[in-house]
Amino acid sequence: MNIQFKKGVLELCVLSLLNRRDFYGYELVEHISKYINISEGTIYPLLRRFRTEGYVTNYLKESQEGPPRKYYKLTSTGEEAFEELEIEWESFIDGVNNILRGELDEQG
Amino acid sequence: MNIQFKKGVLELCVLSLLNRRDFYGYELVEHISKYINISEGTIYPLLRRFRTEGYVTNYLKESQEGPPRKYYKLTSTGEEAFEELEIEWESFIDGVNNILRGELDEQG
DNA sequence: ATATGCTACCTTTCAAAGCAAGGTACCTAT
DNA sequence: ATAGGTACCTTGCTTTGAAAGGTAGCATAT
Repeated sequence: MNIQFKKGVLELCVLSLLNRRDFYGYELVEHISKYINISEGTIYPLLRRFRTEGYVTNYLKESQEGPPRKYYKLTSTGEEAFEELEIEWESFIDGVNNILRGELDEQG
Repeated sequence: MNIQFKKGVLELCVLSLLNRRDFYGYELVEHISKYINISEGTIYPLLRRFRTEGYVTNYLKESQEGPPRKYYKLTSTGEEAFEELEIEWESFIDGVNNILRGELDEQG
């Protein structure tokens, strides 16, 4: 899988998931990995960034299957960021599709 | 426009354009800029990379409107790279859409 | 008891690629 | 000669994902 494609999109994916319900970090990796190759070393720094930017808050919850889980909850700031990013993504994809499928001028 | 989205995709865009006809660098910037924000400082190093990897060859052509233009022509290696990248792109987009629109498990 | 394996957290170091800014030079029109 | 558009290019910076490594809880098997 092309690493570069992921740049910036993982942010959108994580925000989109958190917009639907709370996740803990490891769970995000598991879920996203079903569709896109991703490693923990990517997700944790990203979540840290989100926290710094006020997009998420944290709470701990114990688990029977291992150590306590650190859940991430989207803030209203994070929700706004998500909605903006989603719009940007869609217009970006439109742009790319125009280039990939669009007509060309005569040879210059 | 989100810079990160572009990573790797510009490569696909340029290959796609060159797959249809020859372009010179400045022309690629002009064309792609219709749909995606892009600067010359991005395109020229990318074209240089393509040349190093054997994806393109060059030829010069004079112009009445300014200095001579350096055209880029896709090689068969470049064509193969394009086709692979296009497939990767489509499956990547599918993955992203699954995450953005897909169903979630119960809260864990 | 201890070793393995899964869960779950985290950090450090590195590489890739786009950008801003800057530079060169050609040509045309004023 | 000076300005503006065309067309080429490079350097230094930033962002973000990856690989590799580390800590620790819990369960099961030896």
